[in-house]
Amino acid sequence: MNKMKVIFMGTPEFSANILQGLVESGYNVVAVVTQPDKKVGRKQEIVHSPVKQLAQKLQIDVLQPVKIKDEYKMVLDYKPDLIITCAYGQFIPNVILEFPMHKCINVHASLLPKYRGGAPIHKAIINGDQTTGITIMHMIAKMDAGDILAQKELKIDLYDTTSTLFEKLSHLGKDLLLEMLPKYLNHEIKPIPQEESLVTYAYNISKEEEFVSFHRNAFDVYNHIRGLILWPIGYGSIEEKQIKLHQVELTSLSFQQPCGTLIYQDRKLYVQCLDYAVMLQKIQVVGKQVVSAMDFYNGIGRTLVGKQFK
RNA sequence: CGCGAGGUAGAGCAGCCUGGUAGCUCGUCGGGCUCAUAACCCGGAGGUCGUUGGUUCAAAUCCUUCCCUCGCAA
Repeated sequence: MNKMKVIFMGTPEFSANILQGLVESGYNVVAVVTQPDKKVGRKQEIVHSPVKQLAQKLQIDVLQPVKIKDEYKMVLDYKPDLIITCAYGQFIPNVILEFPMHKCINVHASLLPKYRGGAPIHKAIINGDQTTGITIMHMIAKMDAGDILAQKELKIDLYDTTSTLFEKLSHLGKDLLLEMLPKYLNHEIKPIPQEESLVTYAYNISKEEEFVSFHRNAFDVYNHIRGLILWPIGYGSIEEKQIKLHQVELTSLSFQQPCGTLIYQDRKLYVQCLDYAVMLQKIQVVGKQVVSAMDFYNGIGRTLVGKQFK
């Protein structure tokens, strides 16, 4: 069994955790496929994906096709018996999907058929869902549409952010994968087709979705902001300034002020929403450092009290 | 050379355009008020204005070198 050749395909931190689990459990990962190195940041430094870094540490071969659609041969040369993917970042051609004896399975961070696509964790929080989870399914040519092999639910806590949920789900994904793999390889799992009528999508967060409007109920605002924590961080706009919202809190306070008004009271800063106000904790004027609400107030914040976020 | 913002007391900022005694809020220290306080009042300490060179009678302010931070884009 351990001789079975596994290829892992993934890119971000989330998938690196899964890879780590596979290797620790003794699976024979013969190669890792990840996105090409990119020039990143203002200095255009070349950065390796988290999966590549881990693979190098574990001394596993790394493949970085620019377009796997055209460069599939380098993958097939390893003659994989099973391919496991998780947030790889490219569409994988059928010629690869159909090659392994045990097919190609994917770890996805939502309860499919809900939230197919690249930002299922963000969307679950932004939409105020109370639960999400991990789905492991077959890969087919259509995005996240394969038959379901295993699924596990996870409660979303009121204080969860995309950051904390990433952490929890990556552990859950790893555990579920390791739990189901032996059964899967023994053909003890019956794939269940996804209910097409329940399909929803969670596409990657767009620039427009990063803008946080306070002209909604506080809970929606709160969900929106915590759903973008870790990355990309939502922003509000007041007096021509963009303010990144790194951390806010729900309150049961409501001020007699228009929506979006910045309020200072008892050494705390609030923004009035439709029903209640949210309290600012950590924010960042674009171009500046991340600061506490009080630091912000001590600087330019005081000049903005009474003004309104758009 | 991808685009842009910024580096001024321990913290966050203003001042720079239109050179001429270093300013604001918080913190800190001391004193006062108070049953009490993170509240309020009075007072003090703390800055070679990121670095290099230049212009000038005079540079935080204008020009220049380098370093660092941050936002966008990827």
